[in-house]
Amino acid sequence: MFAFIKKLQKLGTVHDEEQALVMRLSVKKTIRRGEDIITVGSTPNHSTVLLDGFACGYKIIENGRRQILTFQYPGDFCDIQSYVQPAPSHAVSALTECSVGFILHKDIERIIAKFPNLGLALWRDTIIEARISSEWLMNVVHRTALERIAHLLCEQIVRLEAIGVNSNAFPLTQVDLADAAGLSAVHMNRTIQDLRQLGALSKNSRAMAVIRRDRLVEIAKFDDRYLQMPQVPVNRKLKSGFLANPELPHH
Amino acid sequence: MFAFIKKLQKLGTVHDEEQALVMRLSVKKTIRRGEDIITVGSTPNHSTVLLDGFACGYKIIENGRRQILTFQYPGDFCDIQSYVQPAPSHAVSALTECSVGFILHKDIERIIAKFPNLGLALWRDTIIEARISSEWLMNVVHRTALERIAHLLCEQIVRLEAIGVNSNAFPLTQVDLADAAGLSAVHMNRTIQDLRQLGALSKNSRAMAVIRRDRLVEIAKFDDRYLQMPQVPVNRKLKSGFLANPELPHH
DNA sequence: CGCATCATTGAAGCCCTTCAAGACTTGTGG
DNA sequence: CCACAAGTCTTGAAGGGCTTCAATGATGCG
Repeated sequence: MFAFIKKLQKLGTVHDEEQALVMRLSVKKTIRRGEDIITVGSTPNHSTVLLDGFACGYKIIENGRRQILTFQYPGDFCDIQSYVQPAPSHAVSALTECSVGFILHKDIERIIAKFPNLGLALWRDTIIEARISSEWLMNVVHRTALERIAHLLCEQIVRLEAIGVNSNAFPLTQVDLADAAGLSAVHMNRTIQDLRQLGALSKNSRAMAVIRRDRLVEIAKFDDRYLQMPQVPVNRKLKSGFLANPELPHH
Repeated sequence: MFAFIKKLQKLGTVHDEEQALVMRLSVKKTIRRGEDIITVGSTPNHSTVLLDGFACGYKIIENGRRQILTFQYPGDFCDIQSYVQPAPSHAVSALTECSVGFILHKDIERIIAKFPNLGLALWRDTIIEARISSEWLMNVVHRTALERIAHLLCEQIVRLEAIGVNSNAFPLTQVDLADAAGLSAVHMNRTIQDLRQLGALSKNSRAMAVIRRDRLVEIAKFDDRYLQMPQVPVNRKLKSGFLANPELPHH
């Protein structure tokens, strides 16, 4: 819940807007690791907010292999897109035990109508997601396995820091990371060992633990600008009704 | 210009909204093949619409190689993102001679305030772009060169058809395609020859010409749903009073 | 304690890249 | 109008990063 507010603040909202959204957040639900939070084919009348835990957006390809498209952390919308585009284009699955909340689309619409800036903030959020997606494309095409994994880890570190998670240990399996990086689990494992050898990851723990972040940044030639919210200008004075979705049924 | 209106219609706008935007479209400019339409580092106070010609969004990586992130066709916004997020994250370059028009951000804002649906339509557009981006990621990671190129071509065919371009010849060089597919130009060339052998592309012309579209679809296992605008519900008549004040007070 | 999940290791092979060079096409200036 | 340059397409050969298959350790949970 706190992470959600923090995220909204980063997107440039003001207190009243955050409150309005949070008050509409209902039906918290717990989802076990490995289960789906969003499934394709559904046409929800609400959007889902990840309140606690880690999740990932993914697609399954014909041959059954999984490609992870996004990592999602507390505060992130799992499917804000569904407010604008009815059918989700990919599923979302819980990487750890997750708790989520729901906001009805019509409530989002009401709140945006009242606080036009909020619509802009949510739009902004979908654009950040798109930029991450582009960066992943660059990752997969142009970076070696070593750089790629380092880059992926750097990105997660920055995103986790942004929500106040400063643990250096990732609760992700090597398979999860491999599916995100577009590598085989075998090669992921070998490259992680290289990163350990290079002093970036801990040699002791079996899980992944970053011990030298600067090494990772160096290896990945990581530039975090694509993640940064650009200087959000002073909230524009927007008319009410801006970005409202009048297509949603009222009653 | 016509393509622009057509695109807006696909996004679910109504006549008045399209007119309002088009009337604000100013300063047509012609850009020669190979030159930049959008550069990173700029902070434009307008968004750019591609009126004629083909363009591409791209990034240059440290080693100087280019990754094409999007293809853009007449009617597409080159940088609608810059309305919401000031700094462009990638450059846009003209693949053929292009003509473009500009709309001031403050005009977009005025028009959206008047026609809330339009804001939603533009938001929708950025989401479609993001979906294409995700599909390219799937492309690069999970499909062989043959499938990948076939998929890329199918996507372009569908998008071109949507704006009424039915020519089967692509004005793109093999290098352009290679930079989009994340392949070397050499391998792109060899794979194109395979596609010719398979009867999908013409053997006669030096340029690329699709002669059997079904073959391409089959090879790529192409499913165009990610490109489709979901059933945009019929625009509802706005409730009177939904907009507090239809006049447009502005700075 | 036993079983499922995850991590690790070895070996073989392939798809694609890189380098290098030649052929064809286009357009530009003398 | 031709010559030359620049760009594009094509082909060959060598090599490497990654995948796949397969099997063996570790870890943790009911």
